[in-house]
Amino acid sequence: MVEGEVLVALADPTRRRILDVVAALGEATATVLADEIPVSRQAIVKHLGVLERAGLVEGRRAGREVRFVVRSEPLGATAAWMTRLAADWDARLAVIKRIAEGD
Amino acid sequence: MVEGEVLVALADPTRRRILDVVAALGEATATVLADEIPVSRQAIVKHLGVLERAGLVEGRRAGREVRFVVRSEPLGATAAWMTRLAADWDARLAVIKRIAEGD
DNA sequence: CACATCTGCACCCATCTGGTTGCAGGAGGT
DNA sequence: ACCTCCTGCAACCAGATGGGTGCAGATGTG
Repeated sequence: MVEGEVLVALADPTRRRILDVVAALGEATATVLADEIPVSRQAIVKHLGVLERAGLVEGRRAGREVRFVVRSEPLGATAAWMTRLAADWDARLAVIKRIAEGD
Repeated sequence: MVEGEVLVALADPTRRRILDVVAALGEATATVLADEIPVSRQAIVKHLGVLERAGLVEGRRAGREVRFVVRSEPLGATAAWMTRLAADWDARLAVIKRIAEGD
């Protein structure tokens, strides 16, 4: 399940903040993020690792630095999964309610 | 931020499994869930606490037992939030791409 | 070349968290 | 009243996790 990694990645506030900054700047290095967010560069690097494994971010090397860019596909896919799930729950609830009431 | 709690709640596999079972059965008690899922009842109770605080589940007392039902609203809201976020990222990326290419 | 930077690796640390067991307390059933 | 069954509380544990520091290595720049 790909959603799992995305959900775990998004569950952390610092990680969400990193995504916001990267999205806002278009691209950013760990070092830049580190002085935009009150956390050490190393912590940022670890978070970027999690985000990259979830596919939410992609790092491309440019000389001596690594520029990270945001990737929306996994986010959209997970959103779609959640929407389907919510619809599924509603459908089940509707069935149960109908049985309970009418018959 | 309400999404935070929902994301944290959904990040755990066991919790997702609990939601699945509750949704499938329509309603379920911690005890029932405990022998449907290979985990102690107490662990289930803790998870239900997290899920309830996130609004994904609601427990109603029925005599000596507590029946839990699934609630889709927070799920839908979070899905919507994610969809907006994905769209936002795409919009930003489009702008940056246009600047990089065009002029 | 020498220097400034940025990345990457290796530990270390405290807290969170998923999970367990054990026991007390209520609510039904006989 | 007695037994059963389910909930609720507390303590405890090991491993994951968010965060930090220090240092080596690589890449530009003066």
